[in-house]
Amino acid sequence: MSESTVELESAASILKLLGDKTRLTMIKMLDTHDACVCEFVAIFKTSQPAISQHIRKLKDAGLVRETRRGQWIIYSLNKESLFYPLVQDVLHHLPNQDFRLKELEEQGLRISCE
Amino acid sequence: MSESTVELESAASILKLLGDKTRLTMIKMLDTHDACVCEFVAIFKTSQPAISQHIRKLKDAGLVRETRRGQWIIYSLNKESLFYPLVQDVLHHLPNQDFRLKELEEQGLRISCE
DNA sequence: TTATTATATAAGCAATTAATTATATCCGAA
DNA sequence: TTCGGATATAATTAATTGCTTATATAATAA
Repeated sequence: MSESTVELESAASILKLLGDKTRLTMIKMLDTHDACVCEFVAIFKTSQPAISQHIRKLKDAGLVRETRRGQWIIYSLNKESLFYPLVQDVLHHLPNQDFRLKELEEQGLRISCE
Repeated sequence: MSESTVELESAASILKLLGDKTRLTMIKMLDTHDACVCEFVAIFKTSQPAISQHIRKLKDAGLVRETRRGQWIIYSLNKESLFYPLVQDVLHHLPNQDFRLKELEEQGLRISCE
């Protein structure tokens, strides 16, 4: 058993959040780089409100934190979360997603948020 | 990174399966004891078809295997699954569920499947 | 064979989800 | 101040989900 056991019911709700391709990719990306909404919008083939709504779920669950920087809001993984150890263990099984941000940079699309 | 990385999209679908209280509990129970449908039915406050449908999803994903023993079908975790390491890492964060089978035994309800 | 028990499958339905479009808010720049 | 860009929220809708009841299948027992 892990040193940090969480309630089964709350674990299920966290896993449900991770059980979505878009959210899981976002969380995996945030594991190595903070990011703003505009970057996610550029990466995923979906609308800005769709991204915002995914982020809200992650934020409501305490998995991500936000920091406003000017007109941008930078999202990061909340390492203080009770579920951070669980999330980390899940992420370890996933392929790195850095290529997505790299592609953005090559297209010059990442400059906007800096 | 884990020694066994899986595709992000398939990981998301596995996590979605685990992101249900009933299925997550069943998987956690199966981690320590094989079980038949009738035990799950006795444990969860839901119908037999509901349990069968949960099990089918787990079976379709290759997470559990079935062995027929007389009129009973015994389910067990499929340790050969590509996702077994991921599932194990998740289960390590969950509290043991043995008490559920213990309660059944005390009520004499577990004898039926033996 | 027939009856009984365990399980699976099918059909229908209510709740939830994830998207869309439209609009609101918040901030920095002119 | 007003404008434009970044983000959030609201309302709507289509798709998915998880349950229910009813029925089918499979194995054992009488």
